[in-house]
Amino acid sequence: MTKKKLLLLCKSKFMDINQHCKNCKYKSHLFDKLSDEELVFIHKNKQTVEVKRGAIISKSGEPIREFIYLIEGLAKLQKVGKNGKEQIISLARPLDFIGLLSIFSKDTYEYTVTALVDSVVCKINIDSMRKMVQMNGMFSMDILKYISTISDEIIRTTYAINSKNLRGRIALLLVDFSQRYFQSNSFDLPLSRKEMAEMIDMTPENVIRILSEFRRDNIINVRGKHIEILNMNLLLKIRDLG
Amino acid sequence: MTKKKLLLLCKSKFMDINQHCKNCKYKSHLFDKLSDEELVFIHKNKQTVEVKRGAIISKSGEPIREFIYLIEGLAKLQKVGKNGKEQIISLARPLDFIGLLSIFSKDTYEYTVTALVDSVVCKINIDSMRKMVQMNGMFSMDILKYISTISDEIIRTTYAINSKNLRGRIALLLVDFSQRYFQSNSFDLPLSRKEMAEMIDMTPENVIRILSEFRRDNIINVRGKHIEILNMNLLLKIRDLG
DNA sequence: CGCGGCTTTGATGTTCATCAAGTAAAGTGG
DNA sequence: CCACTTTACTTGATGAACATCAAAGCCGCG
Repeated sequence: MTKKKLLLLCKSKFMDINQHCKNCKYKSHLFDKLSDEELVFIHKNKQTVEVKRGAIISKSGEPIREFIYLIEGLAKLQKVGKNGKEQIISLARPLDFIGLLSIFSKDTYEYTVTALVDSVVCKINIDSMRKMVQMNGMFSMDILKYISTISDEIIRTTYAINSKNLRGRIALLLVDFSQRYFQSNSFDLPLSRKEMAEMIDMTPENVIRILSEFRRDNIINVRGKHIEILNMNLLLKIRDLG
Repeated sequence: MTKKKLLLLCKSKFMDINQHCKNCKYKSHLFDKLSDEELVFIHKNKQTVEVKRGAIISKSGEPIREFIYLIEGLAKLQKVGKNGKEQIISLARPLDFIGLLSIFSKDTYEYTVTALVDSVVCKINIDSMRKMVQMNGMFSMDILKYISTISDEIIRTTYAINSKNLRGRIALLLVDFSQRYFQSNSFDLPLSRKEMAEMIDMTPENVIRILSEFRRDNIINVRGKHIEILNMNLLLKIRDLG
Protein backbone atom coordinates (compact mmCIF):
# COMPACT_ATOMS: atom_id res chain seq x y z
CA MET A 1 0.00 0.00 0.00
CA THR A 2 1.41 3.37 -1.01
CA LYS A 3 1.75 6.31 1.32
CA LYS A 4 -0.62 8.34 -0.79
CA LYS A 5 -3.29 5.73 -0.53
CA LEU A 6 -2.84 5.48 3.20
CA LEU A 7 -3.24 9.18 3.76
CA LEU A 8 -6.31 9.13 1.59
CA LEU A 9 -7.76 6.32 3.67
CA CYS A 10 -7.06 8.16 6.92
CA LYS A 11 -8.66 11.28 5.62
CA SER A 12 -11.77 9.54 4.46
CA LYS A 13 -12.06 7.76 7.77
CA PHE A 14 -11.90 11.09 9.51
CA MET A 15 -14.42 12.68 7.25
CA ASP A 16 -16.88 9.82 7.83
CA ILE A 17 -18.16 11.32 11.04
CA ASN A 18 -17.13 14.95 10.96
CA GLN A 19 -14.02 17.09 10.82
CA HIS A 20 -12.94 16.27 14.35
CA CYS A 21 -10.77 13.34 13.43
CA LYS A 22 -8.60 15.62 11.37
CA ASN A 23 -8.02 17.60 14.54
CA CYS A 24 -7.43 14.34 16.33
CA LYS A 25 -4.51 13.59 14.09
CA TYR A 26 -3.09 17.05 13.98
CA LYS A 27 -3.61 18.11 17.53
CA SER A 28 -2.82 15.13 19.70
CA HIS A 29 0.90 14.48 19.97
CA LEU A 30 0.26 11.04 21.30
CA PHE A 31 0.03 9.41 17.89
CA ASP A 32 2.97 11.27 16.40
CA LYS A 33 5.24 8.31 16.74
CA LEU A 34 3.03 5.96 14.78
CA SER A 35 3.94 5.22 11.20
CA ASP A 36 1.33 5.61 8.48
CA GLU A 37 0.86 1.86 8.42
CA GLU A 38 0.28 1.80 12.15
CA LEU A 39 -2.14 4.70 11.90
CA VAL A 40 -4.14 2.79 9.34
CA PHE A 41 -4.21 -0.20 11.65
CA ILE A 42 -5.53 1.99 14.47
CA HIS A 43 -8.04 3.66 12.21
CA LYS A 44 -9.37 0.31 11.11
CA ASN A 45 -9.95 -0.65 14.71
CA LYS A 46 -11.66 2.45 15.94
CA GLN A 47 -15.03 4.10 15.75
CA THR A 48 -16.21 7.62 16.46
CA VAL A 49 -19.43 8.03 18.40
CA GLU A 50 -21.55 10.94 19.54
CA VAL A 51 -22.84 10.85 23.10
CA LYS A 52 -25.59 13.00 24.52
CA ARG A 53 -25.29 15.09 27.68
CA GLY A 54 -25.81 12.86 30.68
CA ALA A 55 -25.07 9.63 28.82
CA ILE A 56 -22.69 7.14 30.34
CA ILE A 57 -19.57 6.61 28.25
CA SER A 58 -18.11 3.80 30.32
CA LYS A 59 -19.26 2.21 33.50
CA SER A 60 -17.32 1.17 36.57
CA GLY A 61 -16.95 -2.58 36.80
CA GLU A 62 -17.62 -3.30 33.14
CA PRO A 63 -14.97 -4.97 31.01
CA ILE A 64 -12.58 -2.69 29.17
CA ARG A 65 -12.93 -3.29 25.46
CA GLU A 66 -11.88 0.08 24.14
CA PHE A 67 -9.39 2.80 24.64
CA ILE A 68 -11.73 5.79 24.76
CA TYR A 69 -10.63 9.20 23.70
CA LEU A 70 -12.64 12.42 24.04
CA ILE A 71 -12.71 14.43 20.82
CA GLU A 72 -15.25 17.07 21.64
CA GLY A 73 -17.15 18.02 24.79
CA LEU A 74 -16.59 17.41 28.47
CA ALA A 75 -16.92 14.33 30.67
CA LYS A 76 -16.60 13.46 34.33
CA LEU A 77 -14.81 10.48 35.85
CA GLN A 78 -16.49 9.48 39.05
CA LYS A 79 -16.30 6.77 41.61
CA VAL A 80 -18.94 5.67 44.09
CA GLY A 81 -17.91 5.21 47.69
CA LYS A 82 -19.32 2.52 49.95
CA ASN A 83 -21.56 5.07 51.62
CA GLY A 84 -23.11 5.73 48.22
CA LYS A 85 -21.55 9.16 47.93
CA GLU A 86 -20.22 9.98 44.52
CA GLN A 87 -16.87 11.61 44.02
CA ILE A 88 -15.61 13.20 40.83
CA ILE A 89 -12.00 12.23 40.27
CA SER A 90 -11.32 14.41 37.27
CA LEU A 91 -12.82 15.94 34.18
CA ALA A 92 -11.86 14.91 30.67
CA ARG A 93 -11.48 17.56 28.00
CA PRO A 94 -10.99 17.14 24.26
CA LEU A 95 -7.89 15.05 23.52
CA ASP A 96 -8.00 13.47 26.96
CA PHE A 97 -8.14 9.74 27.38
CA ILE A 98 -10.83 8.27 29.54
CA GLY A 99 -10.41 5.62 32.19
CA LEU A 100 -6.77 5.90 31.48
CA LEU A 101 -5.39 4.87 34.81
CA SER A 102 -6.88 1.43 34.88
CA ILE A 103 -6.70 0.72 31.19
CA PHE A 104 -3.40 -1.09 31.26
CA SER A 105 -3.56 -2.48 34.76
CA LYS A 106 -7.07 -3.87 34.99
CA ASP A 107 -9.59 -5.51 32.73
CA THR A 108 -12.59 -3.66 34.10
CA TYR A 109 -13.19 0.06 34.31
CA GLU A 110 -12.34 1.60 37.64
CA TYR A 111 -14.45 4.71 37.18
CA THR A 112 -17.74 5.62 35.59
CA VAL A 113 -17.47 8.25 32.87
CA THR A 114 -20.43 10.45 32.01
CA ALA A 115 -20.76 13.17 29.37
CA LEU A 116 -21.44 16.56 30.96
CA VAL A 117 -22.32 18.11 27.60
CA ASP A 118 -23.04 16.62 24.19
CA SER A 119 -19.74 15.05 23.22
CA VAL A 120 -17.90 13.03 20.62
CA VAL A 121 -15.64 10.13 21.56
CA CYS A 122 -13.30 7.96 19.60
CA LYS A 123 -13.11 4.31 20.64
CA ILE A 124 -10.03 2.31 19.75
CA ASN A 125 -10.08 -1.42 20.23
CA ILE A 126 -8.04 -2.08 23.35
CA ASP A 127 -6.12 -5.06 21.96
CA SER A 128 -5.02 -2.98 19.00
CA MET A 129 -3.71 -0.34 21.35
CA ARG A 130 -1.88 -2.93 23.40
CA LYS A 131 -0.35 -4.36 20.26
CA MET A 132 0.85 -0.91 19.19
CA VAL A 133 2.39 -0.29 22.60
CA GLN A 134 4.31 -3.52 22.40
CA MET A 135 5.44 -3.01 18.84
CA ASN A 136 6.38 0.66 18.85
CA GLY A 137 8.79 1.71 21.57
CA MET A 138 8.54 5.43 20.94
CA PHE A 139 4.79 5.19 21.07
CA SER A 140 4.82 3.28 24.35
CA MET A 141 7.22 5.85 25.76
CA ASP A 142 4.77 8.60 24.90
CA ILE A 143 1.89 6.69 26.45
CA LEU A 144 4.00 6.15 29.53
CA LYS A 145 4.70 9.87 29.75
CA TYR A 146 1.07 10.66 29.29
CA ILE A 147 -0.18 8.26 31.96
CA SER A 148 2.53 9.42 34.28
CA THR A 149 1.57 13.06 33.75
CA ILE A 150 -2.14 12.48 34.22
CA SER A 151 -1.67 10.41 37.37
CA ASP A 152 0.69 12.97 38.76
CA GLU A 153 -1.80 15.70 38.12
CA ILE A 154 -4.70 13.88 39.71
CA ILE A 155 -2.64 13.16 42.79
CA ARG A 156 -1.39 16.72 42.97
CA THR A 157 -4.79 18.35 42.65
CA THR A 158 -6.36 15.89 45.07
CA TYR A 159 -3.82 16.86 47.71
CA ALA A 160 -4.18 20.54 46.84
CA ILE A 161 -7.93 20.38 47.36
CA ASN A 162 -7.73 18.49 50.61
CA SER A 163 -5.24 20.91 52.12
CA LYS A 164 -7.49 23.91 51.58
CA ASN A 165 -10.48 25.26 53.46
CA LEU A 166 -13.83 25.51 51.70
CA ARG A 167 -13.35 29.04 50.39
CA GLY A 168 -9.98 28.06 48.98
CA ARG A 169 -11.49 25.03 47.28
CA ILE A 170 -14.19 27.02 45.56
CA ALA A 171 -11.62 29.58 44.50
CA LEU A 172 -9.42 26.83 43.10
CA LEU A 173 -12.31 25.37 41.15
CA LEU A 174 -13.39 28.69 39.70
CA VAL A 175 -9.88 29.73 38.70
CA ASP A 176 -9.29 26.35 37.13
CA PHE A 177 -12.42 26.54 35.05
CA SER A 178 -11.73 30.09 34.07
CA GLN A 179 -8.12 29.56 33.08
CA ARG A 180 -7.82 25.97 31.96
CA TYR A 181 -11.22 25.14 30.56
CA PHE A 182 -12.67 28.38 29.23
CA GLN A 183 -9.82 30.89 28.97
CA SER A 184 -12.29 33.54 30.01
CA ASN A 185 -13.51 35.27 33.16
CA SER A 186 -17.07 34.61 32.13
CA PHE A 187 -18.42 31.13 31.49
CA ASP A 188 -21.28 28.69 31.88
CA LEU A 189 -20.36 25.97 34.31
CA PRO A 190 -21.57 22.61 32.97
CA LEU A 191 -21.92 21.28 36.51
CA SER A 192 -24.68 21.24 39.07
CA ARG A 193 -23.94 22.51 42.57
CA LYS A 194 -23.92 18.91 43.69
CA GLU A 195 -21.33 18.02 41.06
CA MET A 196 -19.19 20.95 42.05
CA ALA A 197 -19.36 19.66 45.60
CA GLU A 198 -18.33 16.18 44.45
CA MET A 199 -15.28 17.59 42.70
CA ILE A 200 -13.89 19.38 45.72
CA ASP A 201 -15.14 17.20 48.54
CA MET A 202 -17.74 19.36 50.21
CA THR A 203 -21.52 19.54 50.55
CA PRO A 204 -23.76 21.26 47.97
CA GLU A 205 -25.03 23.56 50.72
CA ASN A 206 -21.58 24.88 51.41
CA VAL A 207 -20.81 25.30 47.72
CA ILE A 208 -23.85 27.56 47.46
CA ARG A 209 -23.07 29.36 50.69
CA ILE A 210 -19.59 30.28 49.56
CA LEU A 211 -20.63 31.22 46.05
CA SER A 212 -23.18 33.58 47.64
CA GLU A 213 -20.50 34.92 49.93
CA PHE A 214 -18.20 35.58 46.97
CA ARG A 215 -21.03 37.34 45.18
CA ARG A 216 -21.79 39.46 48.24
CA ASP A 217 -18.12 40.49 48.33
CA ASN A 218 -18.17 41.36 44.61
CA ILE A 219 -15.60 38.70 43.78
CA ILE A 220 -17.88 36.95 41.31
CA ASN A 221 -21.24 37.25 39.65
CA VAL A 222 -23.43 34.16 39.73
CA ARG A 223 -26.69 33.63 37.95
CA GLY A 224 -27.63 29.99 37.80
CA LYS A 225 -24.85 28.20 35.96
CA HIS A 226 -23.37 31.39 34.56
CA ILE A 227 -20.35 32.66 36.42
CA GLU A 228 -18.33 35.81 35.93
CA ILE A 229 -15.15 36.50 37.83
CA LEU A 230 -14.97 40.17 38.82
CA ASN A 231 -11.90 40.19 41.05
CA MET A 232 -9.44 37.58 39.86
CA ASN A 233 -6.60 38.83 42.05
CA LEU A 234 -8.60 38.39 45.20
CA LEU A 235 -9.80 34.99 44.04
CA LEU A 236 -6.22 33.91 43.47
CA LYS A 237 -5.30 35.09 46.96
CA ILE A 238 -8.16 33.15 48.49
CA ARG A 239 -7.07 30.08 46.55
CA ASP A 240 -3.45 30.33 47.63
CA LEU A 241 -3.99 31.28 51.24
CA GLY A 242 -7.03 29.03 51.85
CA MET B 1 29.19 -12.80 24.64
CA THR B 2 27.87 -16.23 25.61
CA LYS B 3 24.89 -16.82 27.85
CA LYS B 4 27.06 -18.47 30.43
CA LYS B 5 29.33 -15.52 30.64
CA LEU B 6 26.38 -13.18 30.93
CA LEU B 7 24.84 -15.08 33.79
CA LEU B 8 28.17 -15.14 35.49
CA LEU B 9 28.46 -11.41 35.11
CA CYS B 10 24.99 -10.85 36.53
CA LYS B 11 25.71 -13.03 39.46
CA SER B 12 28.98 -11.40 40.28
CA LYS B 13 27.38 -7.98 40.01
CA PHE B 14 24.75 -9.09 42.44
CA MET B 15 27.18 -10.62 44.80
CA ASP B 16 29.25 -7.46 44.89
CA ILE B 17 27.10 -5.87 47.52
CA ASN B 18 25.16 -8.70 49.10
CA GLN B 19 22.67 -11.40 48.23
CA HIS B 20 19.78 -9.05 47.71
CA CYS B 21 20.30 -8.64 44.00
CA LYS B 22 19.62 -12.28 43.50
CA ASN B 23 16.25 -11.66 45.07
CA CYS B 24 15.93 -8.63 42.85
CA LYS B 25 16.20 -10.78 39.80
CA TYR B 26 14.17 -13.68 41.00
CA LYS B 27 11.47 -11.84 42.84
CA SER B 28 10.58 -8.83 40.76
CA HIS B 29 8.50 -9.71 37.75
CA LEU B 30 9.22 -6.37 36.19
CA PHE B 31 12.45 -7.50 34.55
CA ASP B 32 11.10 -10.84 33.38
CA LYS B 33 10.71 -9.64 29.84
CA LEU B 34 14.31 -8.55 29.44
CA SER B 35 16.67 -10.79 27.52
CA ASP B 36 19.98 -11.78 29.07
CA GLU B 37 21.75 -9.22 26.92
CA GLU B 38 19.40 -6.50 28.10
CA LEU B 39 19.85 -7.57 31.69
CA VAL B 40 23.58 -7.23 31.32
CA PHE B 41 23.10 -3.77 29.89
CA ILE B 42 20.97 -2.79 32.86
CA HIS B 43 23.38 -4.35 35.32
CA LYS B 44 26.24 -2.42 33.81
CA ASN B 45 24.36 0.80 34.35
CA LYS B 46 23.27 0.32 37.89
CA GLN B 47 24.68 0.46 41.36
CA THR B 48 23.49 -0.85 44.68
CA VAL B 49 23.77 1.46 47.66
CA GLU B 50 23.06 1.21 51.37
CA VAL B 51 21.25 4.12 52.99
CA LYS B 52 20.97 4.77 56.70
CA ARG B 53 17.73 5.40 58.53
CA GLY B 54 16.72 9.02 58.05
CA ALA B 55 18.89 9.54 54.97
CA ILE B 56 17.39 11.19 51.93
CA ILE B 57 17.31 8.91 48.90
CA SER B 58 16.08 11.49 46.44
CA LYS B 59 15.06 15.07 46.87
CA SER B 60 12.14 16.97 45.43
CA GLY B 61 13.23 19.36 42.71
CA GLU B 62 16.52 17.68 41.95
CA PRO B 63 17.19 16.27 38.48
CA ILE B 64 16.23 12.66 37.91
CA ARG B 65 19.33 10.73 36.96
CA GLU B 66 18.39 7.30 38.18
CA PHE B 67 15.54 4.89 38.33
CA ILE B 68 15.63 4.00 42.00
CA TYR B 69 14.44 0.68 43.28
CA LEU B 70 14.09 -0.34 46.92
CA ILE B 71 15.70 -3.69 47.65
CA GLU B 72 15.55 -3.82 51.39
CA GLY B 73 14.01 -1.60 54.06
CA LEU B 74 11.25 0.99 54.04
CA ALA B 75 11.05 4.52 52.68
CA LYS B 76 8.57 7.37 52.65
CA LEU B 77 7.61 9.56 49.70
CA GLN B 78 6.64 12.98 50.91
CA LYS B 79 5.76 16.30 49.49
CA VAL B 80 5.93 19.68 51.17
CA GLY B 81 2.95 21.96 50.89
CA LYS B 82 3.19 25.72 50.59
CA ASN B 83 2.27 26.11 54.26
CA GLY B 84 5.35 24.05 55.10
CA LYS B 85 3.34 21.06 56.19
CA GLU B 86 4.69 17.75 55.04
CA GLN B 87 2.50 15.05 53.63
CA ILE B 88 3.43 11.43 53.13
CA ILE B 89 2.13 10.24 49.78
CA SER B 90 3.06 6.61 50.11
CA LEU B 91 5.54 4.18 51.57
CA ALA B 92 7.92 2.14 49.45
CA ARG B 93 8.58 -1.46 50.38
CA PRO B 94 11.18 -3.84 48.96
CA LEU B 95 10.72 -4.24 45.19
CA ASP B 96 8.91 -0.92 44.94
CA PHE B 97 10.14 1.79 42.65
CA ILE B 98 10.70 5.22 44.04
CA GLY B 99 9.58 8.49 42.55
CA LEU B 100 7.89 6.41 39.96
CA LEU B 101 5.09 8.70 38.96
CA SER B 102 7.25 11.52 37.75
CA ILE B 103 10.07 9.46 36.40
CA PHE B 104 8.87 9.36 32.82
CA SER B 105 6.98 12.62 32.75
CA LYS B 106 9.37 15.05 34.38
CA ASP B 107 13.08 15.59 34.64
CA THR B 108 13.09 16.54 38.31
CA TYR B 109 11.84 14.54 41.26
CA GLU B 110 8.34 15.41 42.37
CA TYR B 111 8.69 13.97 45.86
CA THR B 112 11.36 13.65 48.49
CA VAL B 113 12.14 10.08 49.49
CA THR B 114 13.62 9.29 52.88
CA ALA B 115 14.63 5.94 54.37
CA LEU B 116 12.58 5.11 57.46
CA VAL B 117 14.91 2.26 58.40
CA ASP B 118 18.35 1.24 57.20
CA SER B 119 17.76 0.28 53.59
CA VAL B 120 19.36 -0.87 50.38
CA VAL B 121 18.51 0.68 47.04
CA CYS B 122 19.42 -0.15 43.48
CA LYS B 123 19.98 2.78 41.15
CA ILE B 124 19.62 2.24 37.43
CA ASN B 125 20.75 4.96 35.09
CA ILE B 126 17.57 6.62 33.83
CA ASP B 127 18.64 6.84 30.21
CA SER B 128 19.35 3.13 30.17
CA MET B 129 15.87 2.48 31.49
CA ARG B 130 14.34 4.75 28.88
CA LYS B 131 16.29 2.98 26.17
CA MET B 132 15.05 -0.39 27.38
CA VAL B 133 11.46 0.81 27.40
CA GLN B 134 11.77 1.99 23.83
CA MET B 135 13.48 -1.13 22.62
CA ASN B 136 11.51 -3.83 24.39
CA GLY B 137 7.77 -3.66 23.92
CA MET B 138 6.93 -6.37 26.43
CA PHE B 139 9.07 -4.63 29.01
CA SER B 140 7.41 -1.25 28.40
CA MET B 141 4.03 -2.92 28.65
CA ASP B 142 4.97 -4.27 32.07
CA ILE B 143 6.25 -0.88 33.21
CA LEU B 144 3.02 0.65 31.97
CA LYS B 145 1.00 -1.84 33.98
CA TYR B 146 3.12 -1.21 37.02
CA ILE B 147 2.87 2.58 36.89
CA SER B 148 -0.81 2.31 36.21
CA THR B 149 -1.31 0.02 39.20
CA ILE B 150 0.71 2.17 41.58
CA SER B 151 -1.00 5.38 40.55
CA ASP B 152 -4.36 3.74 40.84
CA GLU B 153 -3.55 2.53 44.29
CA ILE B 154 -2.32 5.90 45.52
CA ILE B 155 -5.43 7.58 44.21
CA ARG B 156 -7.67 4.93 45.72
CA THR B 157 -6.11 5.03 49.18
CA THR B 158 -5.99 8.82 49.18
CA TYR B 159 -9.71 8.93 48.57
CA ALA B 160 -10.31 6.17 51.09
CA ILE B 161 -8.48 8.09 53.79
CA ASN B 162 -10.20 11.37 53.07
CA SER B 163 -13.64 9.83 53.22
CA LYS B 164 -13.11 8.45 56.72
CA ASN B 165 -13.29 10.05 60.14
CA LEU B 166 -10.21 10.08 62.34
CA ARG B 167 -10.89 6.79 64.09
CA GLY B 168 -11.44 5.13 60.72
CA ARG B 169 -8.17 6.52 59.43
CA ILE B 170 -6.15 5.21 62.33
CA ALA B 171 -7.86 1.85 62.00
CA LEU B 172 -7.04 1.79 58.29
CA LEU B 173 -3.41 2.60 58.97
CA LEU B 174 -3.04 -0.04 61.67
CA VAL B 175 -4.73 -2.77 59.65
CA ASP B 176 -2.62 -1.90 56.62
CA PHE B 177 0.60 -2.12 58.56
CA SER B 178 -0.46 -5.31 60.24
CA GLN B 179 -1.61 -7.08 57.11
CA ARG B 180 0.41 -5.65 54.26
CA TYR B 181 3.68 -4.69 55.84
CA PHE B 182 4.24 -7.04 58.75
CA GLN B 183 1.81 -9.94 58.35
CA SER B 184 1.46 -9.94 62.10
CA ASN B 185 -0.78 -8.49 64.79
CA SER B 186 2.25 -7.30 66.67
CA PHE B 187 4.84 -4.98 65.17
CA ASP B 188 7.16 -2.01 65.68
CA LEU B 189 5.91 0.94 63.69
CA PRO B 190 8.89 2.67 62.04
CA LEU B 191 7.06 6.00 62.15
CA SER B 192 6.82 8.83 64.64
CA ARG B 193 3.38 10.04 65.67
CA LYS B 194 3.94 13.04 63.48
CA GLU B 195 4.70 10.82 60.49
CA MET B 196 1.60 8.75 61.12
CA ALA B 197 -0.36 11.99 61.11
CA GLU B 198 1.24 13.02 57.82
CA MET B 199 0.21 9.75 56.23
CA ILE B 200 -3.47 10.05 57.05
CA ASP B 201 -3.93 13.80 57.08
CA MET B 202 -4.47 14.57 60.73
CA THR B 203 -2.61 16.18 63.62
CA PRO B 204 -0.14 14.30 65.83
CA GLU B 205 -2.29 15.18 68.85
CA ASN B 206 -5.29 13.42 67.38
CA VAL B 207 -3.24 10.41 66.35
CA ILE B 208 -2.18 10.03 69.97
CA ARG B 209 -5.64 10.72 71.29
CA ILE B 210 -7.21 7.99 69.19
CA LEU B 211 -4.44 5.49 69.86
CA SER B 212 -5.04 6.08 73.56
CA GLU B 213 -8.74 5.66 73.04
CA PHE B 214 -8.19 2.36 71.21
CA ARG B 215 -5.95 1.18 74.05
CA ARG B 216 -8.55 2.17 76.64
CA ASP B 217 -11.12 0.10 74.72
CA ASN B 218 -8.74 -2.89 74.57
CA ILE B 219 -8.60 -2.80 70.79
CA ILE B 220 -4.83 -2.41 70.74
CA ASN B 221 -1.80 -2.33 72.99
CA VAL B 222 0.60 0.57 72.51
CA ARG B 223 3.95 1.04 74.11
CA GLY B 224 5.98 3.64 72.27
CA LYS B 225 6.44 2.41 68.74
CA HIS B 226 5.36 -1.12 69.52
CA ILE B 227 1.79 -1.92 68.60
CA GLU B 228 -0.22 -5.05 69.18
CA ILE B 229 -3.69 -5.51 67.75
CA LEU B 230 -5.93 -7.26 70.29
CA ASN B 231 -9.31 -7.05 68.60
CA MET B 232 -8.85 -7.16 64.84
CA ASN B 233 -12.54 -7.65 64.10
CA LEU B 234 -13.50 -4.48 65.91
CA LEU B 235 -10.67 -2.60 64.23
CA LEU B 236 -11.90 -3.75 60.83
CA LYS B 237 -15.39 -2.57 61.69
CA ILE B 238 -14.11 0.83 62.75
CA ARG B 239 -12.14 1.06 59.53
CA ASP B 240 -15.09 0.15 57.34
CA LEU B 241 -17.77 2.15 59.11
CA GLY B 242 -15.58 5.18 59.90
C1' DC C 1 22.40 16.68 85.47
C1' DG C 2 19.90 19.49 82.36
C1' DC C 3 18.53 20.48 77.80
C1' DG C 4 15.61 19.65 73.67
C1' DG C 5 12.70 16.85 71.15
C1' DC C 6 8.95 13.65 71.13
C1' DT C 7 4.79 12.30 73.41
C1' DT C 8 0.60 12.75 76.03
C1' DT C 9 -3.57 14.93 78.02
C1' DG C 10 -6.78 18.70 78.75
C1' DA C 11 -9.31 23.01 77.44
C1' DT C 12 -10.96 26.00 73.90
C1' DG C 13 -12.52 27.69 69.48
C1' DT C 14 -13.41 27.20 64.55
C1' DT C 15 -14.86 24.97 60.69
C1' DC C 16 -17.84 22.42 58.49
C1' DA C 17 -21.75 18.77 57.96
C1' DT C 18 -26.36 18.05 58.93
C1' DC C 19 -31.09 19.16 59.41
C1' DA C 20 -34.99 21.87 58.15
C1' DA C 21 -37.79 24.72 55.36
C1' DG C 22 -38.73 27.52 51.78
C1' DT C 23 -38.01 29.18 46.75
C1' DA C 24 -36.95 28.71 41.98
C1' DA C 25 -36.50 25.92 37.96
C1' DA C 26 -37.19 22.03 35.13
C1' DG C 27 -39.64 18.15 33.56
C1' DT C 28 -44.22 15.64 32.78
C1' DG C 29 -48.76 14.49 31.54
C1' DG C 30 -53.26 16.08 30.31
C1' DC D 1 -49.69 25.34 26.79
C1' DC D 2 -50.78 25.09 31.46
C1' DA D 3 -51.23 22.83 35.99
C1' DC D 4 -48.67 19.56 38.56
C1' DT D 5 -44.77 17.05 40.23
C1' DT D 6 -40.27 16.65 40.89
C1' DT D 7 -35.75 18.10 41.14
C1' DA D 8 -32.36 21.62 41.96
C1' DC D 9 -31.14 25.61 44.53
C1' DT D 10 -30.83 28.74 48.58
C1' DT D 11 -30.65 30.38 53.38
C1' DG D 12 -30.69 29.81 58.36
C1' DA D 13 -29.96 27.30 62.77
C1' DT D 14 -27.70 23.69 65.26
C1' DG D 15 -24.34 20.38 66.69
C1' DA D 16 -20.39 17.42 66.03
C1' DA D 17 -15.82 16.73 64.60
C1' DC D 18 -11.59 18.31 64.50
C1' DA D 19 -7.51 21.80 64.82
C1' DT D 20 -5.20 24.65 67.77
C1' DC D 21 -3.22 26.18 71.97
C1' DA D 22 -1.14 25.26 76.34
C1' DA D 23 1.31 22.62 79.69
C1' DA D 24 3.12 18.75 81.74
C1' DG D 25 5.62 14.16 81.53
C1' DC D 26 8.96 11.21 79.29
C1' DC D 27 13.26 9.89 77.23
C1' DG D 28 17.61 10.01 75.05
C1' DC D 29 21.93 12.52 74.68
C1' DG D 30 25.70 15.49 75.43
